[in-house]
Amino acid sequence: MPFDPREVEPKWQARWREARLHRTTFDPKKPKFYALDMFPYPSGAGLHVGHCEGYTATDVLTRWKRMQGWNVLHPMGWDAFGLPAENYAIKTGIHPRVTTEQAISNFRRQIDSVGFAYDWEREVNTTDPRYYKWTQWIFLQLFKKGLAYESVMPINWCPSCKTGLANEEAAGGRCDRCGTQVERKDLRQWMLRITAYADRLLEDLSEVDWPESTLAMQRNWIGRSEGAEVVFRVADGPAAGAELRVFTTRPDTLHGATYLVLSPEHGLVESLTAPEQRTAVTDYQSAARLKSDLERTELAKEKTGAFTGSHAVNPINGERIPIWIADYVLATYGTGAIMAVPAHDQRDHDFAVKFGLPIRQVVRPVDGAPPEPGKAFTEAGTAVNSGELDGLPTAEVKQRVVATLEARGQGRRTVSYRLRDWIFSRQRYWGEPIPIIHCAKCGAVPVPEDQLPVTLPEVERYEPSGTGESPLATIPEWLETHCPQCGGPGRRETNTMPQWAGSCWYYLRYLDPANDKEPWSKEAERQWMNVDLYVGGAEHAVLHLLYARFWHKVLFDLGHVTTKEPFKKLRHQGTVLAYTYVDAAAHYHELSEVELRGEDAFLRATGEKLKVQVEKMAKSKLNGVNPDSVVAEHGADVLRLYELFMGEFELSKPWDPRAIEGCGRFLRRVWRLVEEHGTARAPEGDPHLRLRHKTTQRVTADLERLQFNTAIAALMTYTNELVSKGSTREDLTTLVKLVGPFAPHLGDEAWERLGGTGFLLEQDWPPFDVALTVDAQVTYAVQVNGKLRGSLEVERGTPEAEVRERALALPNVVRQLEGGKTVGKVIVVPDKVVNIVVR
RNA sequence: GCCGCGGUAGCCCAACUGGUAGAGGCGCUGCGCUCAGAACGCAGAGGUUGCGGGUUCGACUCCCGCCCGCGGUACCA
Repeated sequence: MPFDPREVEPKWQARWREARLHRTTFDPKKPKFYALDMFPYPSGAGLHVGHCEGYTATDVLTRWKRMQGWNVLHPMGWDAFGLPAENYAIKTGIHPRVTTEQAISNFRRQIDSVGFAYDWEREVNTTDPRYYKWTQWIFLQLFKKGLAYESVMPINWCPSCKTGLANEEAAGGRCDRCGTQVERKDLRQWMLRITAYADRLLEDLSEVDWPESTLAMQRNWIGRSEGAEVVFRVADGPAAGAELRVFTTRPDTLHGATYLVLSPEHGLVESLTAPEQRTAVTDYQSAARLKSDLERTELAKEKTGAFTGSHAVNPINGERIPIWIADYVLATYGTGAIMAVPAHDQRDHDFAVKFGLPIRQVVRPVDGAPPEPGKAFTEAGTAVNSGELDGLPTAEVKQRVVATLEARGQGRRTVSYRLRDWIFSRQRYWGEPIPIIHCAKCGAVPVPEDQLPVTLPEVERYEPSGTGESPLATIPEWLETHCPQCGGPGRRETNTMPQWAGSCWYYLRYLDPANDKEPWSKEAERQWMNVDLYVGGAEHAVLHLLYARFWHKVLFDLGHVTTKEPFKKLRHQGTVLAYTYVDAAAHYHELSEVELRGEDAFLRATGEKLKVQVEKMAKSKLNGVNPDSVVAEHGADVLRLYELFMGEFELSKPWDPRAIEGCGRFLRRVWRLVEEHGTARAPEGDPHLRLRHKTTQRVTADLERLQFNTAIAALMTYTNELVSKGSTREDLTTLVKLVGPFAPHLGDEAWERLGGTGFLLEQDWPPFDVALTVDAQVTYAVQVNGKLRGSLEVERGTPEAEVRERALALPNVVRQLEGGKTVGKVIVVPDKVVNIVVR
């Protein structure tokens, strides 16, 4: 009987469910393995094959670990707060809870249809009050530790979403969510003081096993730089005598500072501006305010700026230097002001040239090369034009200048970070309410912990109020309350948390998801933390992973968790790309309209030849692949196998609707071997003994390194051998156990067919004998001057002298030595190569 | 620009610390089975390892310089 996935797969899924096979258990005598997938936002579009790649990988690994006798935790849940459901609610009036629930059921159905072994008894949902009660609780711990504070600041404002955005959500001057041009608006915001943890977030990266690229991105994002703060005193104009602080990484170039630049938003600009410069300065400020970040950065090849009319005194040499404003200086980095050293900073150089400001060289290259025209010399060198410091190397000049400044109280060593505090409030409905009550007398008062959760009230309309407040501000009966501290009238905080909040700690809730007394028990935390393998997309390399690490460290400091880092090992699955078919008019066509002939593709309707490309899956390109259709056509096991066989796990690779056939063929061969067992002619003895052990070793080692594609290839090789040479019972039980984690439905069906009892997951992973994984005979490649001239079959471990002798005696080698050539060195690499050097 | 990753057969991809470039899959060609096809089985073709230099007895692998592709990021003082 052929293998019919449509019948077999639902059968085993039902049996697994009935047996509660995927329920997590914990035996203290066994090692533990906590495998975590980045939980999805349950969108209306459903799962796509890209999600399935990561999920299949962790599923295979956890099935394998269970067979090896480990305690396994492999949960799944929903990052279900978020804009799409809310925007849909604004359009249709349907509560986000309703659409979210629908999307979740669909996701769960899809996940089950692929046969993933999640323990649904630990499912979490960030929008469930029983979950966000604890998200709010963690916020209160941050608040009590002084890490959450309110601040009025110019924030990125999306006029379409009518909400504030963090800088990283407004990248390129456009809203992360809807693409609308971002404006600036002053709003009261809740902030989280992530900068207080900057150094630890940086240092502890050395403890984790993460991709080097992700570590680099986190380091760059934190952007620690050591330098000095230098104090300049304003020399003239309306603000004479005031202090101006600048941050520099090159205090050694202070002698070359020929002017100062403040960002247009700097607090002192107003008072510094001389009357005759007033118009120029305010004009420049308003122009800068209208510019998007994009225009201020990428598009601005030409430097712009305005002179304030005031001067400052350079503390190292008493020189009077002009103070300018320019938008290439950012208000949010350092002190929002710089000392400009045009000879040794390219931006300052460009600016000085444009506005005719003096350029003074104070560092000379060690090799004495003359300055390149139009370019700043930005490297370390030797001091010149720096008074008594002349001739000293950059490193020492830095020390001396800072020491001088410190002695005079005009500066100090300091560290600056690129990382900024985290804007933690959104003017939105569909998010966790921030558990704070505002009281005229007591200020911002935390909601007592025994009153959590602060639940989301029902509302009539989901639109933001448009004034910068969330829809929650329009519900007086929810809004008006009393102050928990003094009992007077109080008003609830109307801001909600950003989507990142729920995902900052979900891996902890999985440990103890039903606990209503505490977010997780100490016992569960000690048993399972930290996460042994975290798998998800590289797009979360910075934000989510940095925010979650930050919360984790705060929880560590408060004694709620026992590990410094949450995720010990991290891996990213590669993007799944797909073929697109484009006609001469640049229209995309979906695969069903296309006929494939060899390498070429033709439009069925007209016969037109189409351009075949590989692109990221997108609706507009009609190249999305839905796992439902793959399961319907090929079955879940084939989908799973192909997800991992496509190519190296961490690289992007194209989904090829034809190549998947090969995985189907492979599984059918495995099934046929099992089905014909007993009826087909059995081989004599155990001819595949060595190959069986080699294959087991190979698959085991490849799983350890997440090299699924090569593990599957090894299984194919073994299967091909069994098909052509016949198989023993031992061959088949081993094969089925090795294939089981990849194709669990076929695995269990085959296991049952072979007369096995219980589920494959309850069987032991096959052992291997290293002695049997090496061949007794080895073949030497025999080279003369690096060119292959013959081969030599000998017993493994044959003494070098004998190998050399026999190699030199090979007829083909002897011929190479004719004509009076002499043999020089002879290199023998044990069991591999003999290279004879001849002159 | 900078950081990270990649470039091996028509395509997707293997190749352990430098040791005979090929495991697997797709596609292609031929053969068997078949009335025929599908399915299945058997066999086969296909290469300047992106380019140029270097180190070495020996380089896909190490070093230097380029080219191309993907991802990230950027007046960060």
